[in-house]
Amino acid sequence: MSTRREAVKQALNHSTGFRSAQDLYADLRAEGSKIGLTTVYRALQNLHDSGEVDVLRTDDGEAVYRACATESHHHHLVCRGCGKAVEVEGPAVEKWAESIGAQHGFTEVTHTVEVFGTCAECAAACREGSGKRT
Amino acid sequence: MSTRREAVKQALNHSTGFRSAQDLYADLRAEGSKIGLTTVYRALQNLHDSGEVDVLRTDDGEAVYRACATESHHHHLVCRGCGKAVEVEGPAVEKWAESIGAQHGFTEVTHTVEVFGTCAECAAACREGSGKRT
DNA sequence: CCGAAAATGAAAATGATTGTCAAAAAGTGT
DNA sequence: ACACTTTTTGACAATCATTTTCATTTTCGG
Repeated sequence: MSTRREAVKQALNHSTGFRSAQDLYADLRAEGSKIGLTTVYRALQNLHDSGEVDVLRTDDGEAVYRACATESHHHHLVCRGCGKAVEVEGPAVEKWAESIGAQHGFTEVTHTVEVFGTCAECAAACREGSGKRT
Repeated sequence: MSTRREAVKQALNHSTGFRSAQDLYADLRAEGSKIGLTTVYRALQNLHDSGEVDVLRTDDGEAVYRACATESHHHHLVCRGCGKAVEVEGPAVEKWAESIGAQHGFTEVTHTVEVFGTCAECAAACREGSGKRT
């Protein structure tokens, strides 16, 4: 429904990587929107509740969001340089998690799996001198 | 060296699960220590830097720590009821993560993997009526 | 015991996130 | 268009974990 929520979704769609609420707020304001920070947070909560965006925590505890292409269960390969994220699947991991849980008598088993690395572009940028960011 | 740091390490050893800095501070004060909150945070940073404790983030962004038995790379199976954690290994997962990274041209690949579930005790406690906590 | 360096902790600062609440917007039936 | 209810919005204050600051205390080598 709401326009604001759509605006946030859009802003998220324009990025290949994970963005924080504060990032998105800055982006939207930069392009002229009069949206408030509170609304960005609320929109992200909604979008997450309805499963339209994925969320994860950075090392320093900040929540970052991403609009993912697939609805189905997946994980991410995230570049720690530019933040770019690739959606990946790992059937083997799913089975492993289930099995580990079962072995120890745990039920309702879920898991969080994220893979981090330096993407080819960032590695190249870093190697060729300055270490600039894209 | 420092006594305070040892105290924090001890407090951590007494728990089977992950504890937050605030939890540990409360524990230590409860048993009569005059330690300050700041020192608990500093001790945990040190312990983490030296690899003596593992850290992860709860869903609401709080950092929680655990003194692990093994020095080697491992993951955790955590009970979302009582917080109890079991150290587990997943060679298959390590290989998968490496391979996924390589496939997409990523280098210096690392990963975070945590498995959550309800342990047998908590499931039983929940089933037998009240849903009490241990 | 003396002084330098490290450790400590109280209180203030930071920064993300959430709560409050009144104003603005969107609907709804007339 | 109109009065009226419901939802959405956003400025601002409040929360809460974590970090900084800084003066004091402790630890140690000599």
